[in-house]
Amino acid sequence: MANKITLKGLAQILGISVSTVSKALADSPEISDSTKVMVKAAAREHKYRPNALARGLKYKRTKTLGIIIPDILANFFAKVVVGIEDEAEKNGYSLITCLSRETLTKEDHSLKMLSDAGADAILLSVSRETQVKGEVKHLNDTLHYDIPLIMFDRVSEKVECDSIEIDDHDGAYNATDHLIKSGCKNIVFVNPIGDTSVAQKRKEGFLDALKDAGLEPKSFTSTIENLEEELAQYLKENTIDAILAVDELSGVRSINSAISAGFSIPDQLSVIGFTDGILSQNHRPSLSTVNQRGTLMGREAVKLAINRLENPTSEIKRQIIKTELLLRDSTRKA
Amino acid sequence: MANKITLKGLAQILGISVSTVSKALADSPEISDSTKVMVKAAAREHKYRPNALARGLKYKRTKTLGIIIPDILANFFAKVVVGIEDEAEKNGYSLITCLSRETLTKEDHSLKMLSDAGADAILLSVSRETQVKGEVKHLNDTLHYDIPLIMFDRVSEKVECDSIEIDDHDGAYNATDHLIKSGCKNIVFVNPIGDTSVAQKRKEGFLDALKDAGLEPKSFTSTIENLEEELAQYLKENTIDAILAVDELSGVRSINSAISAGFSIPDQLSVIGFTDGILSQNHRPSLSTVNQRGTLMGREAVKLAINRLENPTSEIKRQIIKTELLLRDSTRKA
DNA sequence: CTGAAAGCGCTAACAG
DNA sequence: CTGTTAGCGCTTTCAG
Repeated sequence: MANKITLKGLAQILGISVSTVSKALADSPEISDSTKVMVKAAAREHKYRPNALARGLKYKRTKTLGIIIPDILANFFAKVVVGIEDEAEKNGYSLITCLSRETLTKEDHSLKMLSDAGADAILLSVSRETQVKGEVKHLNDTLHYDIPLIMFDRVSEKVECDSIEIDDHDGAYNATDHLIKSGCKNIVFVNPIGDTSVAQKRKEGFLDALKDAGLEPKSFTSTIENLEEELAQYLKENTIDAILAVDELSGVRSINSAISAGFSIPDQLSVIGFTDGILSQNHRPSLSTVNQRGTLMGREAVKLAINRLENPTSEIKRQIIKTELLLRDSTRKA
Repeated sequence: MANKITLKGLAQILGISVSTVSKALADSPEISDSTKVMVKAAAREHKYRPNALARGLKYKRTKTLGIIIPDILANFFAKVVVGIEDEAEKNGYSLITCLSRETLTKEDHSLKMLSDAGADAILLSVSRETQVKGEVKHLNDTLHYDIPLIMFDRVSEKVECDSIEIDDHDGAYNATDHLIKSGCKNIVFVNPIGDTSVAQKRKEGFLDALKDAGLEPKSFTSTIENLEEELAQYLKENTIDAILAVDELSGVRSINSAISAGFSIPDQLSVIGFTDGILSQNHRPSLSTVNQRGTLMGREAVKLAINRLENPTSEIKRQIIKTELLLRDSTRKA
């Protein structure tokens, strides 16, 4: 950083004023072609690059989006990041990425840091802890600084900002409905991730589908670590012919668990998971899933952000993406 | 951002000077306790936060690390990010993350953007395209700006900077050796990712182990998309009893391919992959792997960066982490 | 067509 | 103990 040449440096070398250099590089009509050529040549020679900090300070705009992700190891969020990056790049924005690791503290820190660093807008998916505690003060603080917030996937209704999520209720309903139509009668909802908004909506969709079909709801909970073992036990003790798992990992673990409990899949037991990722596709049998459309969601979230920046007073948008049921080998052909 | 209160704003409200406010908030001994209390109360009330851009401009240091990842969807790189984030946070650094998507252009842009934004140091894993083309000019440019560069995992010897990688040669050698000792004689190297430094080193380790054992080397290449189909064909046409796959995904796909070709694993065919991630653990049979230790690598990379920042003239460090062979169900118990 | 000057928000040397 | 001033690098009036 110390070596970096500045406008002042160039001006000194060329024996002209700073403002002339600035204007020449910006191709201002005020400047003669000959000076422009000269200035640009010097800039190239000395590898001049404008200092983004100084620019940001001046413009009060950094062309930067902040993004806060609860867990980058989850394939779904990685996909969202790809979508965000894609759309952001297309619009000339760079990204500052933070990880909340599902904690309120880190989420809070990241939010502050991003607003300190002058992010033009912040995209975030609320951490599990934040959702469980129902805390929203830190989110509203950010809004107070006049920094647009866009929530994706995990959304809090208590915060007045743009958001985008998939239709979790609908997705779960359809998946359950598919299981029922393929002849399953004893379906259990497997949920080791707990109390996120997303998990709750999926559960409700599941319950509604069962109710509409006049079937009895069943639900199984454990930690993700013990899922295979405890679920196998559960499957032996109960009459079950289908599983709706709340995400991808619990989906494949449910498959492994069922197989170890002696089930053949999908003949004796069908499994559907959420979040279509690398695990679902490569597992054997491959996992049927409700596609969460991470990349699309990321792209749309950026569009919401840009729209908000260009249109600060427009009405708040709460966007919902339809899910898509991807049938693979863990479900019977209907 | 418009709403944010500044030192000047606080000073006006309190009817004192900007520098007094600044010093009071910094707990300078020059300032009386009573003013400190007053200033701090006002700062809290108005939710004052210092502007990081202005600070960075002043200090020529932003407490920010830039990081450039070729592919965030690869579990390995996601793990590295976690390690980096962890260690960075511990040391008060924030992260600006960029994705190169395996392209030279994006890598170059990201590098420029990070140096423009005043990143104190940049950690990067070289994109595939960069490695294939052997391009290093953009990397040396960054060094020219006096910004420390730390390369991790995919390292270019042509750039004079700190680096950290695993001992790929050694890891591949040991894995191959393990296969040989467990009785395998016809081992094939499966590599759909092409010409990265990492893939090459793994192949060399593989070849050396075979040479030392007096066995004939075999190698199979295809795109990752066609791997399952083409490899199954290959396995039917050749006598093969073990596979060393260059990464995790090709590892599990090799398993699937072999099973579809009628092999029983590990009895008739053993498989070892690289990069220990979520796929390896959850697949059935689970995949034995050479652990690439992403999180550790991320942490160490940050340490290298901080060390370089505190010690600009110290000798260049090229660190190498030993790998670890994790035996699961895709290999015979030796 | 070119330059001087002010200011973005912050810090720090220097006066008072 | 408090305030004035200059300057980080850049842009942008406003003069010349």
